[in-house]
Amino acid sequence: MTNRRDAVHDTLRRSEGFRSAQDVYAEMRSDGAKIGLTTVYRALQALADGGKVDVLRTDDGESVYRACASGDHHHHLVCRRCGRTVEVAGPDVERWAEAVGAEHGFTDVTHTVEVFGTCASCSAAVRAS
Amino acid sequence: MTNRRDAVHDTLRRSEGFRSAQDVYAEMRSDGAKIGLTTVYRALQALADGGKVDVLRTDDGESVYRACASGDHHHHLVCRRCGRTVEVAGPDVERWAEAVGAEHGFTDVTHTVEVFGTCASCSAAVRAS
DNA sequence: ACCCAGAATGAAAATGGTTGTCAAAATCCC
DNA sequence: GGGATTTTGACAACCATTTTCATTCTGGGT
Ligand SMILES: [Zn+2]
Ligand SMILES: [Zn+2]
Ligand SMILES: [Zn+2]
Ligand SMILES: [Zn+2]
Repeated sequence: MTNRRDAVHDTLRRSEGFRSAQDVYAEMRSDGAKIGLTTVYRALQALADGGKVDVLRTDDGESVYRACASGDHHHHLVCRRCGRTVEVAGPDVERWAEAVGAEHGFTDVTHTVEVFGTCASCSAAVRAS
Repeated sequence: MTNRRDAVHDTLRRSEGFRSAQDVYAEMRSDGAKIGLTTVYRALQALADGGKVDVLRTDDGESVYRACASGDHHHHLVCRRCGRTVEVAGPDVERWAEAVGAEHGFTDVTHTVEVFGTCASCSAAVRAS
Protein backbone atom coordinates (compact mmCIF):
# COMPACT_ATOMS: atom_id res chain seq x y z
CA MET A 1 0.00 0.00 0.00
CA THR A 2 1.22 3.46 -0.84
CA ASN A 3 2.50 5.62 1.96
CA ARG A 4 -0.19 7.73 3.64
CA ARG A 5 1.71 10.91 3.06
CA ASP A 6 1.95 10.20 -0.64
CA ALA A 7 -1.73 9.39 -0.75
CA VAL A 8 -2.53 12.77 0.77
CA HIS A 9 -0.13 14.47 -1.59
CA ASP A 10 -1.77 12.75 -4.55
CA THR A 11 -5.24 13.77 -3.47
CA LEU A 12 -4.04 17.34 -3.23
CA ARG A 13 -2.43 17.19 -6.64
CA ARG A 14 -5.71 16.01 -8.08
CA SER A 15 -7.42 19.16 -6.78
CA GLU A 16 -7.57 22.47 -8.58
CA GLY A 17 -7.47 24.97 -5.74
CA PHE A 18 -6.65 25.17 -2.05
CA ARG A 19 -8.27 22.48 0.10
CA SER A 20 -8.73 22.18 3.82
CA ALA A 21 -7.59 19.19 5.84
CA GLN A 22 -11.18 18.19 6.41
CA ASP A 23 -11.86 18.49 2.68
CA VAL A 24 -8.99 16.21 1.84
CA TYR A 25 -10.05 13.77 4.52
CA ALA A 26 -13.64 13.67 3.27
CA GLU A 27 -12.55 13.16 -0.31
CA MET A 28 -10.14 10.38 0.55
CA ARG A 29 -12.78 8.60 2.61
CA SER A 30 -15.39 8.87 -0.11
CA ASP A 31 -12.80 7.42 -2.48
CA GLY A 32 -12.65 4.43 -0.20
CA ALA A 33 -9.31 5.21 1.43
CA LYS A 34 -8.84 3.95 4.96
CA ILE A 35 -7.18 6.85 6.72
CA GLY A 36 -7.79 8.87 9.87
CA LEU A 37 -8.32 12.58 10.16
CA THR A 38 -5.32 12.91 12.45
CA THR A 39 -3.07 11.36 9.86
CA VAL A 40 -4.32 13.74 7.19
CA TYR A 41 -3.49 16.66 9.46
CA ARG A 42 -0.06 15.26 10.18
CA ALA A 43 0.67 14.55 6.52
CA LEU A 44 -0.36 18.03 5.42
CA GLN A 45 1.77 19.59 8.13
CA ALA A 46 4.77 17.54 7.15
CA LEU A 47 4.29 18.35 3.49
CA ALA A 48 3.99 22.02 4.30
CA ASP A 49 7.07 21.97 6.53
CA GLY A 50 8.98 20.29 3.74
CA GLY A 51 7.85 22.92 1.27
CA LYS A 52 6.02 20.33 -0.82
CA VAL A 53 2.70 22.13 -0.50
CA ASP A 54 1.66 25.73 0.08
CA VAL A 55 -0.55 26.80 2.95
CA LEU A 56 -2.71 29.80 3.52
CA ARG A 57 -5.42 30.84 5.90
CA THR A 58 -8.94 31.55 4.80
CA ASP A 59 -10.83 34.48 6.22
CA ASP A 60 -12.54 32.21 8.68
CA GLY A 61 -9.30 30.82 10.00
CA GLU A 62 -9.13 27.49 8.23
CA SER A 63 -5.77 26.33 6.92
CA VAL A 64 -5.93 25.33 3.29
CA TYR A 65 -3.30 23.51 1.28
CA ARG A 66 -2.31 23.23 -2.34
CA ALA A 67 0.24 21.17 -4.23
CA CYS A 68 1.65 23.84 -6.51
CA ALA A 69 3.36 23.05 -9.77
CA SER A 70 6.17 25.48 -9.14
CA GLY A 71 8.69 24.60 -6.46
CA ASP A 72 10.09 28.11 -6.50
CA HIS A 73 8.86 31.01 -4.44
CA HIS A 74 5.63 32.33 -5.88
CA HIS A 75 2.28 33.77 -4.92
CA HIS A 76 -1.34 33.00 -5.72
CA LEU A 77 -4.25 34.55 -7.48
CA VAL A 78 -7.25 32.82 -5.97
CA CYS A 79 -10.89 32.92 -7.02
CA ARG A 80 -12.81 33.61 -3.86
CA ARG A 81 -15.87 31.80 -5.22
CA CYS A 82 -14.60 28.57 -6.76
CA GLY A 83 -11.05 28.47 -5.42
CA ARG A 84 -9.45 28.24 -8.85
CA THR A 85 -5.84 29.24 -8.34
CA VAL A 86 -3.19 30.70 -10.61
CA GLU A 87 0.45 30.68 -9.55
CA VAL A 88 2.07 34.04 -10.17
CA ALA A 89 5.59 35.34 -9.85
CA GLY A 90 6.28 38.91 -8.79
CA PRO A 91 9.93 39.89 -8.91
CA ASP A 92 9.00 43.52 -8.28
CA VAL A 93 7.09 42.58 -5.16
CA GLU A 94 10.03 40.56 -3.89
CA ARG A 95 12.33 43.50 -4.33
CA TRP A 96 9.82 45.89 -2.81
CA ALA A 97 9.44 43.78 0.32
CA GLU A 98 13.19 43.53 0.78
CA ALA A 99 13.61 47.26 0.28
CA VAL A 100 10.85 48.15 2.72
CA GLY A 101 12.39 45.95 5.38
CA ALA A 102 15.89 47.26 4.87
CA GLU A 103 14.71 50.85 4.84
CA HIS A 104 13.44 50.46 8.40
CA GLY A 105 16.35 48.42 9.69
CA PHE A 106 14.53 45.09 9.69
CA THR A 107 16.42 41.85 9.03
CA ASP A 108 15.27 38.32 8.13
CA VAL A 109 12.55 39.86 6.04
CA THR A 110 9.78 37.59 4.79
CA HIS A 111 6.40 38.40 3.32
CA THR A 112 2.98 37.05 2.56
CA VAL A 113 1.25 38.18 -0.59
CA GLU A 114 -2.02 36.80 -1.89
CA VAL A 115 -4.36 38.17 -4.53
CA PHE A 116 -8.05 37.38 -4.50
CA GLY A 117 -10.74 37.99 -7.07
CA THR A 118 -13.59 36.48 -9.01
CA CYS A 119 -12.46 34.40 -11.96
CA ALA A 120 -13.92 34.83 -15.44
CA SER A 121 -16.15 31.76 -15.33
CA CYS A 122 -17.50 32.65 -11.90
CA SER A 123 -18.27 36.17 -13.11
CA ALA A 124 -20.16 34.64 -16.01
CA ALA A 125 -22.04 32.28 -13.70
CA VAL A 126 -23.08 35.15 -11.45
CA ARG A 127 -24.28 37.20 -14.38
CA ALA A 128 -26.32 34.28 -15.71
CA SER A 129 -28.04 33.57 -12.39
CA MET B 1 -18.88 56.71 31.18
CA THR B 2 -17.25 56.45 27.78
CA ASN B 3 -18.77 54.12 25.21
CA ARG B 4 -17.39 50.59 25.31
CA ARG B 5 -16.40 50.68 21.70
CA ASP B 6 -14.43 53.86 22.24
CA ALA B 7 -12.79 52.35 25.29
CA VAL B 8 -11.63 49.40 23.21
CA HIS B 9 -10.48 51.72 20.44
CA ASP B 10 -8.51 53.78 22.95
CA THR B 11 -6.84 50.75 24.44
CA LEU B 12 -5.81 49.70 20.96
CA ARG B 13 -4.48 53.16 20.15
CA ARG B 14 -2.36 53.02 23.29
CA SER B 15 -0.66 49.86 21.97
CA GLU B 16 2.31 49.78 19.68
CA GLY B 17 1.67 46.67 17.60
CA PHE B 18 -1.12 44.26 16.76
CA ARG B 19 -3.05 42.91 19.73
CA SER B 20 -5.43 40.00 20.10
CA ALA B 21 -8.94 40.36 21.49
CA GLN B 22 -7.90 38.47 24.59
CA ASP B 23 -4.90 40.77 24.98
CA VAL B 24 -7.07 43.84 24.84
CA TYR B 25 -9.54 42.29 27.24
CA ALA B 26 -6.81 41.40 29.75
CA GLU B 27 -5.28 44.84 29.56
CA MET B 28 -8.58 46.61 30.05
CA ARG B 29 -9.45 44.44 33.02
CA SER B 30 -6.08 45.00 34.65
CA ASP B 31 -6.65 48.72 34.14
CA GLY B 32 -9.80 48.34 36.17
CA ALA B 33 -12.28 48.54 33.30
CA LYS B 34 -15.55 46.69 33.80
CA ILE B 35 -16.11 44.99 30.45
CA GLY B 36 -16.82 41.50 29.19
CA LEU B 37 -14.81 39.46 26.73
CA THR B 38 -17.80 39.14 24.40
CA THR B 39 -18.11 42.89 24.20
CA VAL B 40 -14.45 43.28 23.36
CA TYR B 41 -14.85 40.80 20.51
CA ARG B 42 -17.91 42.63 19.26
CA ALA B 43 -16.26 46.03 19.50
CA LEU B 44 -13.17 44.88 17.63
CA GLN B 45 -15.31 43.31 14.93
CA ALA B 46 -17.36 46.46 14.53
CA LEU B 47 -14.24 48.62 14.41
CA ALA B 48 -12.72 46.32 11.82
CA ASP B 49 -15.89 46.28 9.73
CA GLY B 50 -15.96 50.06 9.83
CA GLY B 51 -12.36 50.24 8.73
CA LYS B 52 -11.32 51.91 11.96
CA VAL B 53 -8.79 49.21 12.79
CA ASP B 54 -6.77 46.75 10.76
CA VAL B 55 -6.91 43.01 11.28
CA LEU B 56 -4.57 40.23 10.42
CA ARG B 57 -4.14 36.60 11.32
CA THR B 58 -1.13 35.29 13.16
CA ASP B 59 0.46 32.02 12.14
CA ASP B 60 -1.43 30.24 14.88
CA GLY B 61 -4.77 31.52 13.70
CA GLU B 62 -5.40 34.32 16.16
CA SER B 63 -6.96 37.52 14.86
CA VAL B 64 -5.00 40.57 15.91
CA TYR B 65 -6.03 44.19 15.64
CA ARG B 66 -4.30 47.53 15.35
CA ALA B 67 -5.49 51.12 15.31
CA CYS B 68 -3.39 52.47 12.48
CA ALA B 69 -2.57 56.14 12.09
CA SER B 70 -3.28 56.13 8.39
CA GLY B 71 -6.86 55.78 7.30
CA ASP B 72 -5.83 55.10 3.73
CA HIS B 73 -5.01 51.72 2.27
CA HIS B 74 -1.62 50.60 3.46
CA HIS B 75 0.34 47.56 4.55
CA HIS B 76 2.47 46.58 7.53
CA LEU B 77 6.03 45.80 8.34
CA VAL B 78 5.84 43.83 11.56
CA CYS B 79 8.61 42.73 13.89
CA ARG B 80 7.99 39.07 14.54
CA ARG B 81 9.66 39.29 17.94
CA CYS B 82 8.30 42.42 19.60
CA GLY B 83 5.38 43.23 17.32
CA ARG B 84 6.56 46.75 16.56
CA THR B 85 4.73 47.79 13.42
CA VAL B 86 5.49 50.27 10.66
CA GLU B 87 2.79 51.35 8.25
CA VAL B 88 4.02 51.26 4.68
CA ALA B 89 2.55 52.30 1.37
CA GLY B 90 3.30 50.38 -1.80
CA PRO B 91 1.87 51.95 -4.93
CA ASP B 92 3.83 49.53 -7.10
CA VAL B 93 2.36 46.58 -5.26
CA GLU B 94 -1.14 47.95 -5.69
CA ARG B 95 -0.64 48.27 -9.41
CA TRP B 96 0.97 44.87 -9.63
CA ALA B 97 -1.94 43.16 -7.88
CA GLU B 98 -4.46 44.85 -10.15
CA ALA B 99 -2.47 43.93 -13.23
CA VAL B 100 -2.08 40.30 -12.21
CA GLY B 101 -5.80 39.98 -11.62
CA ALA B 102 -6.75 41.65 -14.88
CA GLU B 103 -4.23 39.60 -16.84
CA HIS B 104 -6.06 36.41 -15.84
CA GLY B 105 -9.57 37.75 -16.23
CA PHE B 106 -10.27 38.17 -12.52
CA THR B 107 -12.53 40.95 -11.30
CA ASP B 108 -13.11 42.50 -7.85
CA VAL B 109 -9.43 42.04 -7.16
CA THR B 110 -8.22 42.50 -3.60
CA HIS B 111 -4.97 41.56 -1.95
CA THR B 112 -3.25 40.91 1.32
CA VAL B 113 0.37 41.96 1.73
CA GLU B 114 2.29 41.79 4.96
CA VAL B 115 6.01 42.04 5.56
CA PHE B 116 7.65 40.44 8.58
CA GLY B 117 11.15 40.78 9.96
CA THR B 118 13.25 41.41 13.02
CA CYS B 119 13.47 45.08 13.96
CA ALA B 120 16.77 46.80 14.69
CA SER B 121 16.39 46.83 18.47
CA CYS B 122 15.37 43.17 18.56
CA SER B 123 18.37 42.26 16.42
CA ALA B 124 20.56 44.12 18.89
CA ALA B 125 18.92 42.36 21.83
CA VAL B 126 19.48 38.97 20.24
CA ARG B 127 23.11 39.75 19.52
CA ALA B 128 23.67 40.88 23.12
CA SER B 129 22.10 37.78 24.63
C1' DA C 1 10.62 -17.22 10.97
C1' DC C 2 10.85 -14.94 15.44
C1' DC C 3 11.59 -10.98 18.44
C1' DC C 4 11.82 -6.49 19.54
C1' DA C 5 12.45 -1.34 19.27
C1' DG C 6 10.97 2.53 17.25
C1' DA C 7 7.82 4.81 14.08
C1' DA C 8 3.25 5.42 12.25
C1' DT C 9 -1.64 5.30 12.85
C1' DG C 10 -6.21 6.77 14.37
C1' DA C 11 -10.19 6.94 17.76
C1' DA C 12 -11.33 9.57 21.26
C1' DA C 13 -10.63 13.36 24.41
C1' DA C 14 -8.73 17.92 25.20
C1' DT C 15 -7.69 22.63 23.64
C1' DG C 16 -8.67 27.30 22.70
C1' DG C 17 -10.10 31.16 20.04
C1' DT C 18 -14.35 32.67 18.60
C1' DT C 19 -19.41 32.90 18.26
C1' DG C 20 -24.29 32.12 19.85
C1' DT C 21 -27.76 32.49 23.58
C1' DC C 22 -30.54 34.85 26.48
C1' DA C 23 -31.74 37.29 30.51
C1' DA C 24 -30.48 41.49 32.86
C1' DA C 25 -29.14 46.34 32.47
C1' DA C 26 -28.68 50.62 30.11
C1' DT C 27 -30.56 53.92 26.78
C1' DC C 28 -34.08 56.09 23.90
C1' DC C 29 -38.43 58.03 22.86
C1' DC C 30 -42.92 59.51 23.80
C1' DG D 1 -42.69 57.46 34.22
C1' DG D 2 -43.19 53.51 31.09
C1' DG D 3 -42.64 50.63 27.32
C1' DA D 4 -39.73 49.63 23.18
C1' DT D 5 -35.09 48.97 21.70
C1' DT D 6 -30.34 48.34 22.06
C1' DT D 7 -26.21 46.91 24.56
C1' DT D 8 -23.99 44.09 27.62
C1' DG D 9 -21.73 39.93 29.51
C1' DA D 10 -21.78 35.29 31.89
C1' DC D 11 -22.09 31.04 30.14
C1' DA D 12 -22.60 27.44 26.84
C1' DA D 13 -21.85 25.87 22.22
C1' DC D 14 -18.80 25.52 18.05
C1' DC D 15 -15.38 23.63 15.44
C1' DA D 16 -10.79 23.32 13.44
C1' DT D 17 -6.82 21.64 15.25
C1' DT D 18 -3.81 19.21 18.67
C1' DT D 19 -2.77 15.88 22.14
C1' DT D 20 -3.08 11.34 24.15
C1' DC D 21 -2.28 6.83 24.15
C1' DA D 22 -3.11 2.20 22.96
C1' DT D 23 -2.70 -0.45 18.83
C1' DT D 24 -0.65 -1.58 14.48
C1' DC D 25 3.03 -1.54 11.21
C1' DT D 26 8.05 -1.81 9.85
C1' DG D 27 12.61 -3.08 9.47
C1' DG D 28 16.49 -4.90 11.10
C1' DG D 29 19.11 -8.42 13.96
C1' DT D 30 19.36 -13.17 15.29
ZN1 LIG E 1 -14.07 31.02 -9.88
ZN1 LIG F 1 7.23 36.68 -2.73
ZN1 LIG G 1 11.27 44.02 17.46
ZN1 LIG H 1 -2.28 47.28 -0.97
